[in-house]
Amino acid sequence: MDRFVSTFTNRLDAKGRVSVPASFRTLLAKDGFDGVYVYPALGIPALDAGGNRLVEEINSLVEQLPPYSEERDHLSAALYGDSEVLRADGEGRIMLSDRLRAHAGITDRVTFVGLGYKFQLWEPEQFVARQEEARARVRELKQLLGSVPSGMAGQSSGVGE
Amino acid sequence: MDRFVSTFTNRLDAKGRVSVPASFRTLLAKDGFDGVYVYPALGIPALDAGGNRLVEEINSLVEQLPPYSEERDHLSAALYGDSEVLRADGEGRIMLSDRLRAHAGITDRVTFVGLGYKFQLWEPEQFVARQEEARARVRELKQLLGSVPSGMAGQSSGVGE
DNA sequence: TTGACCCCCATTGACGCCCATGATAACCCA
DNA sequence: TGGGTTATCATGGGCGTCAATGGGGGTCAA
Repeated sequence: MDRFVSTFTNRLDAKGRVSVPASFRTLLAKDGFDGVYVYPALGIPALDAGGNRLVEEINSLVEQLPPYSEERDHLSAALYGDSEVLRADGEGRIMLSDRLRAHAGITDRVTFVGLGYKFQLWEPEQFVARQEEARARVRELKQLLGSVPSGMAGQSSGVGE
Repeated sequence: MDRFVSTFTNRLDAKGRVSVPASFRTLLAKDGFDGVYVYPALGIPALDAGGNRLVEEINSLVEQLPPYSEERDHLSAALYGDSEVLRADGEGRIMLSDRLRAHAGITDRVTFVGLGYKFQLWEPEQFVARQEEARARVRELKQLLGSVPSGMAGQSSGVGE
């Protein structure tokens, strides 16, 4: 599996350390990134995190905007300026800065949520609420799509060959 | 046979393990997926499960949406975030997390239902009820259609063992 | 010197790995 | 064809390993 998947909730210890879920660590390592790239997610009380894959996504996003434009400067500032590269200790734990913790409202526990090419860090309670909303949206979306994406066609008939 | 077919009901042991039906295992192996990819089915008390084929479908579904959109993050969270990659032990058994068991109402037994390119996990009683309903729907449909596409005859019986 | 951070070790519980049992179905041979 | 044998699969349980967590203490820098 080459994607961040599933959710895990871990505790911050007295020193402010949290274990990054083992499966996320192995994926980051496979991605060739030593540590975790983290920044405050735009518009929501969560942190976006990932490895090289995420960094590249961000780079290409910024580069899509016209050079020297206001927009580009703002986006660069928001993404690059607030980013941090966190190193993990021997046990795979990281420390979140005050700023990062404040943005997500994290105090003593963190929920790690896999989103494919990246993952997010949430304060557990807020995540529950958010996830409810996400699921509701998806149900809507499913109905709207009605016509099912190509890969799904032909499934219901079920009787193979 | 390159499809998940038929229905099997297996028991969870004291450790919470269930055997994945042997025929499903061989199919997963053929698909090159080590383990089982599982997530709560949308809108119904069951779990969707499968291998690479299912994963591909989810990936393409997510990738249809514009990157960085709110919509995409929601979908990713609902699909990837709720998914789990379950590894099987030497005997082909998996363990379902509390979250997954809760969604499907599974306690001590699980019904595996082949659906072609994927399969579902149900609490046995709920599956029976569901199946009744499905048969009724098919009868309706039959009347509406007048005639049924040739491939479909005889499939629904499928209650294993 | 003090505090922040890093490296190392200990603990605990969950999970993976391995072997045993029983039951059923496929198989073989006289 | 009948009886016994083997293979396959679901199931149970012991035990080692690893992940998550907790804490000591060294090191570097302000």
